[in-house]
Amino acid sequence: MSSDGAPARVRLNRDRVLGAAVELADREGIDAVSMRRLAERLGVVPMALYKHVANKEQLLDGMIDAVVAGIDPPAGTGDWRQAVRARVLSARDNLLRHPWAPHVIETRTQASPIVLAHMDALIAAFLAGGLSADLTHHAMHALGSRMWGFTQEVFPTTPPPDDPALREQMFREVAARFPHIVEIATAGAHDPASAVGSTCDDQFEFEFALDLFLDGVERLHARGWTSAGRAGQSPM
Amino acid sequence: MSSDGAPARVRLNRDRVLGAAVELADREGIDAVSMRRLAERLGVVPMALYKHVANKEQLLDGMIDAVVAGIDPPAGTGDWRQAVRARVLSARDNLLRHPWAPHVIETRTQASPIVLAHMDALIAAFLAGGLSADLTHHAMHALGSRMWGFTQEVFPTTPPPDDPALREQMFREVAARFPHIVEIATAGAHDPASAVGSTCDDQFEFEFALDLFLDGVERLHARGWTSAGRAGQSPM
DNA sequence: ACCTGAACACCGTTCAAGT
DNA sequence: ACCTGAACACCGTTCAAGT
Repeated sequence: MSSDGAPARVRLNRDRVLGAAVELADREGIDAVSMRRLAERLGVVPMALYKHVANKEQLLDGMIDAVVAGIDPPAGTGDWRQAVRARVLSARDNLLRHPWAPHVIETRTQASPIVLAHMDALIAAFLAGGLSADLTHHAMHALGSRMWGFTQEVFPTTPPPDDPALREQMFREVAARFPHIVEIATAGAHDPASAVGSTCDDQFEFEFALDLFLDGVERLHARGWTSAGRAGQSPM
Repeated sequence: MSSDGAPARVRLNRDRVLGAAVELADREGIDAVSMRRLAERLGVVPMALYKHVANKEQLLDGMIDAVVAGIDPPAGTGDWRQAVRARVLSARDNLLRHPWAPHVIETRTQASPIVLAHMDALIAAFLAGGLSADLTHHAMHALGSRMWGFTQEVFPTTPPPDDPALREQMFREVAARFPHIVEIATAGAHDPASAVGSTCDDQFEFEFALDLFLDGVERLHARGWTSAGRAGQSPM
């Protein structure tokens, strides 16, 4: 501790910078992560950060590395399907603690070694199950961002108004204009008007989509599917 | 034309603002679309834009509306699967002309009426095919951002170096460290070293994933699948 | 009704200087 | 080797004023 009562100045390093950035994003959102605010949080002048990260893009790269490094799937059972499933769900567990991460992952232009290692391990699980490199290649593309444990949520996230009368009126307007949206949004709900936009179990939807994918790949594998001469045709 | 040779000042309106914004994004990328640069492009002072869009977020909303409004699927054949397929591929045709659009769509927090109308029409296609509201609900979640015609590309887009010797060396390093990535990336290629990262046919990958999805949904529908009491289980 | 000008509170990043 | 201070070229947006 310095004699003037200021907080002790631990020497800055890359991990401390990245750790503080992740914490700041978790607490205040990704927009709060500016070089200037991060520096302030670390009790340092903005330019001090540039000794440890080349620029802001590299800061974001490092934040993703810090999150991806935390993916720690349980040991495999020898079944490729379970191995892939476990790895993807482990990625998801990780991401759920960092709501800003999906958006940042999507804006990365370079894959870091840590990111490549996660992809390599996932691919290895397919290949170890006897799937061809060809099928695995296309399966990875089809898996898309789900390999990181997230999916783009497509339904509007507008929270319904608090006032029940107003909510009822809004519901009627939406139902008149977009009847099919309301029909599927309220499927199985007791109170349709209050169910709109609040009825979805994210974890269920994620696993539904993941298993739909795994079922499809498993079937193609069993049939000895090949991409040769199939451009533009159904994979069936 | 004004007498001093300056370009004629057509009266600004919302459509002209949005049109110029889309054109600017198409030509110079989304980062070039700032209120200030857009105003300059329109021969107007930045604050003039605020009469036609409330703020930058609303400008981006309007740009997406302009793109989504252009989705124009061919008339249906009565088959739900073909109807959904045609609509999604039409969305894709549209988006391919606006590379900035996926990122902007992902950052929208409110769905506009135009966006809701596209979703409503897509849902209507499932329901018209006799699929339950329950299955259609989860299918829409699983479809995710593919309903807009794009998928998150997961492979690194780093272009290989021009120098063949350097390229060969880089290939060997990556192959040693991430052997499985290289194995699937070069599946079926004649020259593995030059094929890395350049061998993927985006349109094929998109349709592969779309058809995998459609096959899966079709099968669940045929079996009378229901979500009741199935949380956490495979949809099979 | 529509556009302007000046100002405010922010950004990321450079450069040359300090210790 | 690491941190600082001042400056530059940008942002989105406010407010009060012009026509």
